[in-house]
Amino acid sequence: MNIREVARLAKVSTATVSRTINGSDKVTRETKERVQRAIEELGFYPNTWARALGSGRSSLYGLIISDITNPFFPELVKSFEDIAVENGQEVLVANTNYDPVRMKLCVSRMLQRKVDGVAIMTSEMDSRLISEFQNRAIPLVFLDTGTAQKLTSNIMVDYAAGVDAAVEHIVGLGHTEIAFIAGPSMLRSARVRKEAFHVCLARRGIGAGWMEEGNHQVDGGHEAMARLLSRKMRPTAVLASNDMTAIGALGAIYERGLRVPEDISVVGFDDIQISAFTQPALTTVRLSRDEIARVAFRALYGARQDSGVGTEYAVATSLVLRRSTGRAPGTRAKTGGLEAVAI
Amino acid sequence: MNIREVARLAKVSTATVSRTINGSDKVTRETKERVQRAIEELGFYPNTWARALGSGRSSLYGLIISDITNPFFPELVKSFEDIAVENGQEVLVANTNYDPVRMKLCVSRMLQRKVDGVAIMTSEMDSRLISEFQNRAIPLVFLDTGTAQKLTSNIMVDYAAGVDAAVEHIVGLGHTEIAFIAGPSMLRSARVRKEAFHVCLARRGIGAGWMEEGNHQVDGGHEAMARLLSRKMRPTAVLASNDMTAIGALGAIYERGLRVPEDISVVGFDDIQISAFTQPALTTVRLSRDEIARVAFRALYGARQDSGVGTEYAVATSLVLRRSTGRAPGTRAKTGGLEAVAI
DNA sequence: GGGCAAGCCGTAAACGCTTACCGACAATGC
DNA sequence: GCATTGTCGGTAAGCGTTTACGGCTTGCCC
Repeated sequence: MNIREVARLAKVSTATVSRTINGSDKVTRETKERVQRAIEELGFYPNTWARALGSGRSSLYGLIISDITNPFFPELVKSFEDIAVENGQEVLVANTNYDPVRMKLCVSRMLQRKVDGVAIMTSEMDSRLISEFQNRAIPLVFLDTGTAQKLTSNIMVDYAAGVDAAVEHIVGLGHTEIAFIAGPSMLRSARVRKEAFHVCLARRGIGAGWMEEGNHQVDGGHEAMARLLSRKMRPTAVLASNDMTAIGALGAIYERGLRVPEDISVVGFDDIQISAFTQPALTTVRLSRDEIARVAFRALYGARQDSGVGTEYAVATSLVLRRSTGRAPGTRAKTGGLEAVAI
Repeated sequence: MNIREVARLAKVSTATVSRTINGSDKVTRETKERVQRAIEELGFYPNTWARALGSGRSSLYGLIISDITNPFFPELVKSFEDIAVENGQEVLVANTNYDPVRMKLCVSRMLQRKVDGVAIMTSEMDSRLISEFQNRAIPLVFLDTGTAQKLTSNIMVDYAAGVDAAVEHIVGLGHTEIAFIAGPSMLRSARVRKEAFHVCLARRGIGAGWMEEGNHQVDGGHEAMARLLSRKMRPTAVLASNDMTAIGALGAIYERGLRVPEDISVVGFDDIQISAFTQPALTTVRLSRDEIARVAFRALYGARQDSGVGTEYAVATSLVLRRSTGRAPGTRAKTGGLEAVAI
């Protein structure tokens, strides 16, 4: 089953079939319809490989992520797939598992499949690998870890604003003993969040704050929170570098026999799906994966036309108020003051 | 950059380069090495589309799932990708979103990309769509919803054994008032679990049990549990059709001011990652997505050689004991009896 | 009515690889 | 020494599209 059979049935040349498939305007309406009928009658699907060979475009976009089982990513992948398919493109997903060897493998997979562009949404990638793409003039888009240049764009998430909103909220509830559970310091986004936390406290004249480092996983959050609770003094509010960490912290708090938010308030970051269903539902800073995916795809898909100038994109964050934050123990709400309202 | 340049540099023909790449044994070691050097020197990656055109094999396998944001799937996708890449194959993931229109789109995407096989891991699919694959002799593998025949295999999960293990565990803890929160009855796997529950209770001479229907999501589990708790009598143990439902049930129980497992024991099904981190950690029936993925891939990858006889595969389940189950209120452990032990 | 432009469509040459077939050569047997 | 066999590697014909180029109609104008 190929374009020739369609051509024969429709009594046209293969070129005309190709043109109708590709929506060229150089074909009469009638001819087009005749071809369409033939296509449907035969149940013909054009062979994408041959199309790719002939046209030089694979209509395939690579999406390199760290680990699909990390709840941050599924939504991102889905949105990316959605918008790609809407535009008649296909997606190749590859997990690096945070492993440099596998990263190399991911790059080679992309190269072999001749993708038209790659979204790199994982921790830092070796610049030698990156240049493999750049040498072949393949458009790239990074999340946080890149710099805009010819054919490569970068998406900057406004982590600072998110952290600031969270701190504002917590401080507004009367908290002054505020801790932060950071992510692995090798991650740029984790470092940015941690630094933003320091800046926010300093700006409000609150001490340096308490700090522990987790691993952006539940267990790391659990252990970090346990360390925090074993100190002489304990914080009345905890910000976590991501939601997984916050979930781990919740567990550690319960194990100590304390309550959230009565004894300790907890704020997460990311707004992964499960955060709405923890006990209590987690107040967190939402980072729209949908928006990231859409911006990323647009950046890649548009790269060819736009003469390939890379752009710096910005993605905002927003505070989502749920049940894990409340007034600091021993304080009373100022009348007329702002209260946390669950959504 | 193509195979011809490599051939020129290595002073051989394109055929020899191709043979080296494909590991043919019709090339001397020396020649092979010469070609390898040329490939590395040029940083050459063979064009997979051209390979596919020439050989008739795309080295691409389709994986149709319901929704990657459903925590059941990421692990499945990852394992499938892992084993595919190990074997030099690539994966195309497509979400149906439980939407018939999108299902059709998924099928057409697979057809256009000329996949070498498709794993269909979603709710029932229209037989007209399925025959699109069968007409083209594309191997298929289903999860629960198929029947083995030429070129199509089926993976049967032993849900009944899983449910039985869970009931055995619960009954062993002295429970007699046991409820079941079912999944959507349009899902075969949900129906099987529900029926297995009935059979298990009947076999042990315990009444019909209580039943509510959820939607396999957290909110459905929450509502179903709330309905259960608003009855005159309440169960002392609840089995949920999947972990998401169980998590929703946990929330509803807490909102009533009850404790798990002191007042009510809860058992999930699937063992999704987050189940280990709920409060308390969820006792559940593990369904190894890794095993499903590996079996599915093997079934597809082997289909061509094995003259394409479809096979019926079986996947076992196993009970994972955590903290959400305990003795029925008002009963005492029999000395020497089995106790739930957290893992 | 002849010339011309525009619109449609067909011809055929890529695209980069695989592979059937064949030839060259060396090793072997007689 | 010659025929035979086997091994290695080259030649070239696909695979199913796209697309540059060119040819045929048609309509229009002078």
